[in-house]
Amino acid sequence: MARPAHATLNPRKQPRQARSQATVEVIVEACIQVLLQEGANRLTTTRVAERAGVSVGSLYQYYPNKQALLYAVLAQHLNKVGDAVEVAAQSASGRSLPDMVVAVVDAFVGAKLAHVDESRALYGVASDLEAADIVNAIGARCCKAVAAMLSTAPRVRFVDARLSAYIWFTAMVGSTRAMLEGGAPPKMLKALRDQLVTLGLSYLQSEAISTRQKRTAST
Amino acid sequence: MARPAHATLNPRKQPRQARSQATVEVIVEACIQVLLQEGANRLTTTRVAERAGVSVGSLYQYYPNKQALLYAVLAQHLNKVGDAVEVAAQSASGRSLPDMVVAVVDAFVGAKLAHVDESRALYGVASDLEAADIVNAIGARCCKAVAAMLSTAPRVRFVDARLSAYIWFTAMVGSTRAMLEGGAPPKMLKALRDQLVTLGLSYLQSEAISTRQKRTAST
Amino acid sequence: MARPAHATLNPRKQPRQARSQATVEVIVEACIQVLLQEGANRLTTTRVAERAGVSVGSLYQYYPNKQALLYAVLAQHLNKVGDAVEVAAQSASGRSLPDMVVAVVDAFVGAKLAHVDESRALYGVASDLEAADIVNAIGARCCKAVAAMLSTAPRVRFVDARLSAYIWFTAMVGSTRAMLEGGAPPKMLKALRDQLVTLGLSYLQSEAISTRQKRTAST
Amino acid sequence: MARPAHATLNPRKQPRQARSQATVEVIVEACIQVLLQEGANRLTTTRVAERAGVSVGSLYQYYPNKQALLYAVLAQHLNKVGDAVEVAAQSASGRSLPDMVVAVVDAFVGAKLAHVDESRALYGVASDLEAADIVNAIGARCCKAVAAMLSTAPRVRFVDARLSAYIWFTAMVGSTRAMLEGGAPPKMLKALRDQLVTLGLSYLQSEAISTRQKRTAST
DNA sequence: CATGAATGAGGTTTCATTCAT
DNA sequence: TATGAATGAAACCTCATTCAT
Repeated sequence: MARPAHATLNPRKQPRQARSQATVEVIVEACIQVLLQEGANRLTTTRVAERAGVSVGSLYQYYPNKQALLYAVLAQHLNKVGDAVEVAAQSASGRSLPDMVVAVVDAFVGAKLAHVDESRALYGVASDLEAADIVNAIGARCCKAVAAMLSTAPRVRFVDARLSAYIWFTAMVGSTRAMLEGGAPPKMLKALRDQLVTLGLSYLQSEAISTRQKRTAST
Repeated sequence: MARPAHATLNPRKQPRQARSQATVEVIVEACIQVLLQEGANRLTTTRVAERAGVSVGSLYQYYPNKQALLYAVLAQHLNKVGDAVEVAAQSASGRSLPDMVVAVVDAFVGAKLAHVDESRALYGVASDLEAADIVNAIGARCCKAVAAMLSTAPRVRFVDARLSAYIWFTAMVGSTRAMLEGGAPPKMLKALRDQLVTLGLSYLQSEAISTRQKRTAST
Repeated sequence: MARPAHATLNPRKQPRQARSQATVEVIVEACIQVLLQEGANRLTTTRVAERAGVSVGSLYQYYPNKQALLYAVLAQHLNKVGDAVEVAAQSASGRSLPDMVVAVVDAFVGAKLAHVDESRALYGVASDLEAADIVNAIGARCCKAVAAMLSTAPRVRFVDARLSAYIWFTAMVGSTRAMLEGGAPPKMLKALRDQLVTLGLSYLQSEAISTRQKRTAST
Repeated sequence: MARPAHATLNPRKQPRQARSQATVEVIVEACIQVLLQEGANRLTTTRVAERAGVSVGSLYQYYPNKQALLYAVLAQHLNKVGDAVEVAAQSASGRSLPDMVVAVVDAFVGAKLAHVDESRALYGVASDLEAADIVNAIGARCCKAVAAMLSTAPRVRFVDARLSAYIWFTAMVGSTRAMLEGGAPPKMLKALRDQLVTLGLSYLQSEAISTRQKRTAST
């Protein structure tokens, strides 16, 4: 799922031996470090290898080129976030709208904050390459899961659950990104969560059409 | 306002003569074209100069280095958006909350859509350089203007107008960005505007505290 | 004529200024020098540039890649030889078979010996790249010219002039190559010319069918 | 016979065991395959090992370095050809000139065509390395054998049998090479043999001086 | 003996920038 | 002032070779 469109972005080989596994991990980690400390412009394969304490050659044994490395790191991060959102959306299916919103916001913000460094480091990468592909793919995956969840909300119906999910999700992404890129302090990040709940809940309630029978009112 | 932090990013000279002015414009335009058609990775000063129909030497007469060029292009674009939002916010001061929301959304979406190419092209650039600076600066400018506007809303009060403005604005930016980067079709872009109104209005109404005298209640 | 099949092998730009022209020449010369003194394996663009006294960058302004450089050098050499053979073949048209043979052998051997260094240096290059293309193209050009010439020989007719031309020409190439690659001394190279005349003449006379009326026999 | 000039080119060990023998053969075969399918430029020890189904390490157990491998493959091929020619030349000693020519041509062309792939693949290799050494060595061996054969021709004498042998042999090599490198179709390759007989015979008859007593003429 | 992960020197190529014309 | 040839640091990537397992 969410496999690179271009063959050349595929990892070169699956590490079999334990040694290899370690090498790959150390490379990915180094990549994030370099991204964070030096910026995307100064991210060179040599520098990543150096930071990782391996030779360039080793790096190229696992990634056919620089883009593939970045792609892999980005995909790994996005998948973590995507998985979190997907799981949350599934778990919250059938619950009340407020519960849904809280679940998804917590999952999303939680995943992002659990890997703040990764998040911050990768914003700059996403635009470069064909990365747009995965970004969109993961985005679509999340929206789909959220839309599905929304469709199970009790007593309400969405005219266009997919669109509502899209707007909500991308809005959430936008605010979070702004905070992380802006170097917001932890205090703000806490507030973010509450605001995103309000943002999501109020928006979705506006979009929702009540399907409840208003018997009491008529009586 | 929104002055470059780094001295080296300043344009080399202020074009006074008409010819110079034209050259600068043609270069900026070429830069956007290249960005759009070749991507940030393949954006080279030589290519920009070629596309602009001038020599590299000429390009370097107006911009001390590549970053300065990108910085200028980005700043120009962001300022257009920032100005539009600022003007809208000022104009809508004192009007009703729905009016405010409509005004700001229209200004923002309008400015973005009026320069879709620029927008799309520049998302990739923003992360690279010290561009974060302007992005944040313009963001702050917009939020400030919006917060000021919100404070003039009749019959309501915001506990933290600045925060509300921030969340709303960044959410709006997020959804718009997602659509533009995702290559959404014009139809979707139309729908975007309405959704952003709903999103903004419902959120702000949730955040607003009514200051209206509730006579009936006290009685 | 004999243009590179692959776009990437085309020279990058035609030198306009006098300075450029000089640079290109010096690069080509250096390429041959390096080939000769270091061998094809140690031919690197850096080394060629160094030897030429220019920067690598300059080299790449005129040749998009290493192959294109080699291709150009090879093509230039082969064209010299091809032209010589073609001219000789045309000039000798209608003359007697022995005259034809002498003309072509002299042209070929002459062209090769006039650029012994080039010849020696380039044998190693030809096999590498798509160079096979030009080698074959020039070979075909020569054979065509020779075949045309043979068809004009008085009093004889060739069953398959094209084939005879091919065998003769390639045989000539073979012996010459062997001598040059074997590092034969000048004395031998002199003898080569005479032997090639004998080789060509005897072969072609064997292949030729007399068309002369044998009156005495019929009487 | 035809021992490598450079110590480092010697195969690392003489494979005694059957398994080793098999490994060596599979490597040599793989080398030719790679050469043929990927070209000399893309011939890497790793690729050869892969194709051979062994590890690089194993390859290096039998060949101290890449050149040694290529050298061995080339030497093996050339020796096959050289042996064939040598045997033919010895067998044809004392026979008539036409018989000699037919014998040698058949041996040479036969040997080449029996291993067309090898032949084609190795042309590109020969120029690279110190391979010139073996190429020349085998060439000399063939010429020596042919010259010796020529000296036994009945009723004729060669002023310079060595030179005649050289010219003839190299011419034969040249035409054959041209055909193989040019990718000539099988049909042409058939014709080649006949042409080479004509070429050789006519040339050698031109070079030969008759030593027969012309009694009938005096009578 | 075999394996294949690791190495890193060295090759190719790009591109921001300068400066003679 | 405008030009574009020249520069060369630095990036990407390969591959012959070694050596721990």
